[in-house]
Amino acid sequence: MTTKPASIRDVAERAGVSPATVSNVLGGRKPVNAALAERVREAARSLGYEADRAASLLRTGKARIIAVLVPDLDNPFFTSVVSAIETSLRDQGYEIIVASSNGSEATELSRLSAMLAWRPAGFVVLPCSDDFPARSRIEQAKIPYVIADRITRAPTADTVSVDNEDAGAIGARHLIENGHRNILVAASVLDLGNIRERCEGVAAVLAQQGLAASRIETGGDFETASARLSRWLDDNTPPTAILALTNFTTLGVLAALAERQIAIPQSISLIGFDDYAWMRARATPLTAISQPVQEIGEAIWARLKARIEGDTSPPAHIQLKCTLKVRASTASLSPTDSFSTGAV
Amino acid sequence: MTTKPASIRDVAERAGVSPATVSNVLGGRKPVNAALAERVREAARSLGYEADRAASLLRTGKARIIAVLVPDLDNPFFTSVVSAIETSLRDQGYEIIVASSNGSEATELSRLSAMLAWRPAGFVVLPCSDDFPARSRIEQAKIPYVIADRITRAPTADTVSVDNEDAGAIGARHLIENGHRNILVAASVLDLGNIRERCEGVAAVLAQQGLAASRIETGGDFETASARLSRWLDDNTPPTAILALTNFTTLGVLAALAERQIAIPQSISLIGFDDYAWMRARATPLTAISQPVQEIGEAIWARLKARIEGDTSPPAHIQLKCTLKVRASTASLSPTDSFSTGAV
DNA sequence: GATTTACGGAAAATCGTTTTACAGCGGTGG
DNA sequence: CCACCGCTGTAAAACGATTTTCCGTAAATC
Repeated sequence: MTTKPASIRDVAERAGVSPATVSNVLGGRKPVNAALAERVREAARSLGYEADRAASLLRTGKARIIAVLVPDLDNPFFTSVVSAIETSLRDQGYEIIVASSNGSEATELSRLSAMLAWRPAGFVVLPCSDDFPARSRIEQAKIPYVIADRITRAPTADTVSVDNEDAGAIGARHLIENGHRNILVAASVLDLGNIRERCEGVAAVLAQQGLAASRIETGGDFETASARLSRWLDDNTPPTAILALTNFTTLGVLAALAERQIAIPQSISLIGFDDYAWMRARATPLTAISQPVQEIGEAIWARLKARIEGDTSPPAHIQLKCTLKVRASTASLSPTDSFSTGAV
Repeated sequence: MTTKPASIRDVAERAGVSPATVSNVLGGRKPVNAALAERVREAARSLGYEADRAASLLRTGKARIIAVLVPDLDNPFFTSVVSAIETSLRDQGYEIIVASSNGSEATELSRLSAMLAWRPAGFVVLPCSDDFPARSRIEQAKIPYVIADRITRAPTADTVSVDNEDAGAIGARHLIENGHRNILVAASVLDLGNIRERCEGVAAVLAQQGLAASRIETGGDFETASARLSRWLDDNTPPTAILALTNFTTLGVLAALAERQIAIPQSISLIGFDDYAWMRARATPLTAISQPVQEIGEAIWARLKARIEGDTSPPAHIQLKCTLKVRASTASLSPTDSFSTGAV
């Protein structure tokens, strides 16, 4: 009944060779006579043999595992990055172990330590803060790792991120071109470097026109974002356009505007961040700054794979461009320069 | 410089005991003299010792790993279940390995086999089809597993799912109470048992009133859902209410109605499935059938944990109730019986 | 006080794979 | 004709923890 899974010995016996030969055939590290190899493969197939990862790991000291640590598994941006990595790895014999730091540096460190005990071949971290104090831990483990999303430049590690300044800039430019002068930037949390960079991108474009944007810090989650924006709208003269710098912030803005029955884009234009199906499934589809999630995943894996295979070139800092998806939530204010009208 | 991590021997040597004793102290399977134990613990601490999971796994044959296989890592329902499981496991010394079958039975089998090679302590599968042909593979591995979401009753395994009939019924009941008689059920794919059950729940409630619902199969993804619904609306007299049975279907319905400028709920009422922030961040917040994601994750882990610890009771089939979140997207049609009005 | 039991700890076997060191063998060049 | 080389494949060591077996001492029983 309970037959334990076939071991390399069973395969060897059935093929009439030694375990070492089986390993060589299946691992492909040493040449083996073609006929013999075929016999081995046939035996392995018929026994349903799969190498025990534990034993393999113990011997080689390197697990065919990629550890991925993200700040939040309920944020679709992070899960979509995980998904993109997963599809990149799929056929390469690696598994993904995943954990969430829940936005806390302490759990970030503890989860990272726990995952490190598996001696993964590589590590991907989307840090929950710019400091990323857990870095030293991973550094001393001498494991290839990639920092993504949050830290654009690290002295000792490869990084993959988005060109955040440009992301802010393309949003700002679109609004300027449509005649907006009174713009509110809805940032989530200014402690984060990527958010600050997005702000700076906006500010730089506006400065060229001698303008400055108002700015509000909405906090991380959707409810407080909505509440804070509501309060802000009570206290200030409303802008003609809002630029949200985060997917949750986008939701917060939408909720606040809906609550106050402010029409988009008739009263206020809106640019959202990230690009999800729900942004399109609306009476007024959202203009959005779209992060290239798939490419981010691929870039992470490309870099990690190179390091795993021994690349020792200096740390690379990959920056990918966001693109603006122009839809109906941004309207043109001044008819003069409106050869491109936002509302289609 | 590159000091390899401390092994159990190093700890043993420093504490002046045998490796076996170290194992007993740290693993706590055999009693050890208190003073000795403290010395061992102190040695372990000062060396920063963490047991090599590989060696441990090889010897015990059981990894402190939970494998989770879902149909799609880009669907927020599945990722939220993964997230719920992850938070349940966090402090129990387990890691999660996760993979997506991408809705294909073939990759489901291959990913499952690959993950099985790690000899995880437990397995969680959200099958991509009712057949779930990969089941035999996991069955013969003799590893505790839980099937979730798709298969409500399996002869040999624990299952965790939602009471899908009830989910459909509460939606239908709400519409009936609000005077709707001409209801369109937007199902994703009728091959799936859970979707069929939701349909049956709706049908049962309507049958009590001598009614029957129209039904449309929208397909899995948002774009085709939208297109098919558009076509359906061309060919049929529009219903007064639509009940979407899936989160992507909800998006498809919204897109189709938006495209045709059909007002919600003035022209058509809508009940969505699952409950996400974007459903609330609208001018007309969506009435929705909410699945208890957190509870699903907890139930999965509770069952799996029990099995891992040796529970041999007959397979349990846990069903959790969905709840209806009444918001503004469902309007009351007949003023007569409208003590509960949908629009608040 | 003698014998049995209990118990704490050490030595050694074990898990299944990879890798190193080496043996056998045929071919080639000196 | 011999020495050497390259090529295949095997035997055996190694990886690091857990677990079984075993031994010596202390406690318990009569």
